Amino acid sequence: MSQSNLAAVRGMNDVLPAAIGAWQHLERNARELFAAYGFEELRVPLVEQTTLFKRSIGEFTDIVEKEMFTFTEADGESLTLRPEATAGIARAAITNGLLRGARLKLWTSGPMFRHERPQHGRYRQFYQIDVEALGFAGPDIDIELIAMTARLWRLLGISRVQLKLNSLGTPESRRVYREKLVEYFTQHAAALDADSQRRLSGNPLRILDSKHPAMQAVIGGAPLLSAYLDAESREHFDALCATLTAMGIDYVVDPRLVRGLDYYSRTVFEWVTDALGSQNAICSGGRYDGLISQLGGEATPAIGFAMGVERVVELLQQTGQAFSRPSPDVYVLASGERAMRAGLALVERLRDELPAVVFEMNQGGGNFKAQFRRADRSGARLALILGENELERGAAALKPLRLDAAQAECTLAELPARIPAILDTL
RNA sequence: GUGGACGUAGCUCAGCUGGUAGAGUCCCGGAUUGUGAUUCCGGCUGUCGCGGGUUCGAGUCCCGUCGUCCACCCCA
Repeated sequence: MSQSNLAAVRGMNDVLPAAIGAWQHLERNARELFAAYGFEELRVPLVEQTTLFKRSIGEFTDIVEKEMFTFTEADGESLTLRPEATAGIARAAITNGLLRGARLKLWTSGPMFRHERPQHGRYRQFYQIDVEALGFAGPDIDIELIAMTARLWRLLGISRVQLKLNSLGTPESRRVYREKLVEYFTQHAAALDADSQRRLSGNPLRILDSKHPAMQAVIGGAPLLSAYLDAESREHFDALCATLTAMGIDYVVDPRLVRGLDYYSRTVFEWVTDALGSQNAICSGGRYDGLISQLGGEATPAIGFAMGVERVVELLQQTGQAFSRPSPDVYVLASGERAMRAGLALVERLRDELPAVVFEMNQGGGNFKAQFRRADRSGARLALILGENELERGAAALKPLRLDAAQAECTLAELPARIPAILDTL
């Protein structure tokens, strides 16, 4: 990097043309799949009032406590770059009057912002594809969302993934469990690391998915949330599991999967992979039955998930599939300025007459050697050569580039017929 | 936010215990003054991440800083 004073902001990356094919492949597959399942796209702002995220994600979560990009407007209003999409979508549904008992199947995508220490697969500006179903109590919609993501992995050829499931129950049953958990961990406080001791008062459930090796024994002995589930949540979760099994969708129940956002209730799930290092969650979500009423909308059960685009793109790249820019069919060479100008007009006419054929016109001059080299590298099957001599006679030359075949000459008027005919033989 | 490793041409990297930088590749030109592989010949690009210090002299040692990577943490 020769200009160190000119740098991208830490944790915010450029997606270069070499990678964009994989991004578009994922985006196209997701868009078509969601449409097939009856989901509609919406787009919401990147910026919301800070209070929206505090109220929805939770005051005592890591995201709100230390990871938000927040700034103050001239009038004193506090605004925040969205750290996730669900809050904004819930807000949009309420403020646009979309609810009224309606059932909404929505998706969106775009950048999210969290002020974390960057790591492979974890960035300060990162992209999510986000799906939300509002007005559905489940568990049928839970199953459909999970089946849809499983189908997406199949479409993309991604196989190193595993589905983890849990139920967090209702807020009431979780409160009971939380008390038991605090009681247990308080008795074993000496065995907790500093992070976990801090969480004991704020967010004790988060202690459960600590990776600290020395704490695995204490965590293993902790009471399980599943023992405190209320009857309805139990029934909901059992139905979910039974149907997934019947559908042949593999999963593991992870009783210690708790998720980091306060608004989750009942079903939570997470697709993880062992191919990306420690940032191993590629898609996760859950029910948030209480969120919309908590924000002031009419009580609406809901479920959603978010997919980490950079992470899924990397899995896609690991499959070895090629997503390069498609090669043109015909690369057009021209010698000299007159031929170049005539060529530009000619190629526009050919594009009109042969809309299915992709032409790439040589740009930037160069002798024939250089132009043929570019033609070769473009991957085109056929070169259309516009030379001064041929143009004098109203003719042009066509040369196959991918196999050993003779170069042929024809009149300009014959080109619209000859080009597709030759391409068919290549 | 905590701990650790790393940072030399566009890319991949070499540079021993300090003596002001090199290879391959890429790109461009020529051999072939109008024809893409290969080969051969020639050419271009570096504030050695940045700033400061030690030294006669720093890519090399020290400090700071920025960035990347790994683990924790967090999570998509």
